[in-house]
Amino acid sequence: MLIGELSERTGASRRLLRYYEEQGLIASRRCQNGYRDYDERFVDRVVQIRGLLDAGLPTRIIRQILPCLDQPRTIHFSDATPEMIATLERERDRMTSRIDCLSRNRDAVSEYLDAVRDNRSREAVGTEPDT
Amino acid sequence: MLIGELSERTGASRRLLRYYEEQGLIASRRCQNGYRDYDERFVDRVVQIRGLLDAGLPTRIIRQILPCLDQPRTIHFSDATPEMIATLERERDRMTSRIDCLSRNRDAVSEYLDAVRDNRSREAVGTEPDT
DNA sequence: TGGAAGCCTCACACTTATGTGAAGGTCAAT
DNA sequence: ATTGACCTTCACATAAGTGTGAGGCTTCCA
Repeated sequence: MLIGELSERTGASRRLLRYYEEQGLIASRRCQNGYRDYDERFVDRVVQIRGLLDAGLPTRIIRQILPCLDQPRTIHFSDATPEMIATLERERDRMTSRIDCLSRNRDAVSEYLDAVRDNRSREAVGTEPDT
Repeated sequence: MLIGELSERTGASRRLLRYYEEQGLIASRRCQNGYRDYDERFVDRVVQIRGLLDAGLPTRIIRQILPCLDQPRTIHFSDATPEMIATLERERDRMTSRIDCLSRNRDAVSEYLDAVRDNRSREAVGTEPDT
């Protein structure tokens, strides 16, 4: 599959796909004419990369954890150096606190929206003045 | 409280606090000599801002949702224009999907770590060769 | 009175993740 | 053969979040 198709199927711009390659997040073979040639598995891979980026992880961390998240769950124990494991544990914890923080704030936003909605319906029956 | 103290208590550099002010995320009174003067509530506020930033929200969104998340939960219904509510709902949904994505990936990392740990203990009793 | 420590503004610099455009090759169809 | 839709590399641009340093206040303490 050429870069245009990968782009369409993942929603990442061509530019961005070349950037991910430059960052070592994905790889491509080259056709005789120099065109990049990707295989199927990169569709999921790119989607995952974008999810992680959107979740706030920088490419250098993604590059590290990506091998562990490969589709045909082949565990590469060879990569599992103590430093690697430490990095992963640290990153897992960071992800957890990020999740907690996001959840708290999302809940706060939700509560606000609920309160506004309540206020609206009270106003609708003309019961209370607002702030 | 002067900027130095706020910096120490929040872990954000002075530079960053000035930047947040420039971005409209926090505000300060000024002393006669021009020094910034913050009150207590900004400690929590800054911590919250950093949490949201770390969670991937850009300052322009944080600026919008911050008033809704104020400590003494004063609901400012006056701010609740339809566009504002729409933005908040959109942002709440984005936060939810970010949480889901982060959770999935964190779980994948956890699974990998568990697998490595299992492999380690099997190795310890000399049962299996590795990949 | 002098120095250290804290503050101010301004400004240049860097990284990360992106967009955009130029100059040019390839390929398929007309 | 030319057009249009691909692809290539290179390079400049931008926003966000930071660092760092210059040049210059203030405040306090010895």
